[in-house]
Amino acid sequence: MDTDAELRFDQGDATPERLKRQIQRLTGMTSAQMGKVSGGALADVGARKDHYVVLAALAELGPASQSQLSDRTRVYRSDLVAVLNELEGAGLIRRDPDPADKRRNVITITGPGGKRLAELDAVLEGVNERILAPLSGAERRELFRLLGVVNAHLASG
Amino acid sequence: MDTDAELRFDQGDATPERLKRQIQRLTGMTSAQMGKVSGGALADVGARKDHYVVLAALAELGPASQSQLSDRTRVYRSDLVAVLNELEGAGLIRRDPDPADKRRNVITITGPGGKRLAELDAVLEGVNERILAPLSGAERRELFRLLGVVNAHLASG
DNA sequence: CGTATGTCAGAAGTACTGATATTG
DNA sequence: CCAATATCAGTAGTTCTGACATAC
Repeated sequence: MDTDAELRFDQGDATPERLKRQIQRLTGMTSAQMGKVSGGALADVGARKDHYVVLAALAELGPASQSQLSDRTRVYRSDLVAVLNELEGAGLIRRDPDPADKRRNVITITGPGGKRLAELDAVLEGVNERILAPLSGAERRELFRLLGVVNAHLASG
Repeated sequence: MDTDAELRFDQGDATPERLKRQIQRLTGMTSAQMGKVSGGALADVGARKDHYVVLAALAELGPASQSQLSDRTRVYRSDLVAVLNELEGAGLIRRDPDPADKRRNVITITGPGGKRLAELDAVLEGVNERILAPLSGAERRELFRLLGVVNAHLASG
């Protein structure tokens, strides 16, 4: 089938070399693939990334206002509202008015929220392991370190 | 200003620890920042990522059908149409019907397209350098290698 | 006939901006 | 009066799916 075109066009399933030399593209492709794996694993148990992130922030750093939660999770305040609605509907968090400042809500993780977080932690731990499977322990640490350096560098300037 | 809440809520500008331990999140955040830098740099000269990717694929791998270009660049066939319309309108590529297969177009980079590619190459080279500034040559190579391994692993499985 | 190609329309999820009412 | 908070509405760009006419 279409032998002419094959001969004229194909030079293997090559990817242009210069694209491979760009850290943005390599990181972007890898990130997209990781995102599908972890997003899919979370979807399998009926969760999304923001749910996990919010629960983790509450469990580790304690109750917070929505504005503070937004800062800690990098989820926009406007988008947080829907996430909290869902978590609240499932009984995983409580949203109480702050008596000390009536503009604010105090968001608290509940008992079921803690159990849910543990469940999602296990799921994501498995994902992490699957993603990093081909790397040794030393290589994993080095990958974290290098990405951390670049990340901090970009975040600061 | 809201001293009560400060005392009750704040434990520093901390990020939850477990989020830092997940390769998906670190890679995702880093990728997003890289994407803003490179996307912004391209926007400054009136281009977008897909424009560059398509021109690069054409220059390195020669003329191709749209379907082949899609495979090479990982831009969906449906989305390629608009990209090619823009590039064609700017005179950077030609879109000729393939005499050997009337379903296909033969996409070819033009002279001005080659000049434009060189320009974008220079822009992205600068971006690459800015992103990787805090890393030594050996570290850069190692980052590429590690991401490449993970990327290949995820792409195949 | 079934399949590939280019094209169009649109869904779905993400990232982000702006406005607004309430409160400090 | 100015600033912060939670909320809602809506924009923009990306990724992806489905349908369709034409040609193989």
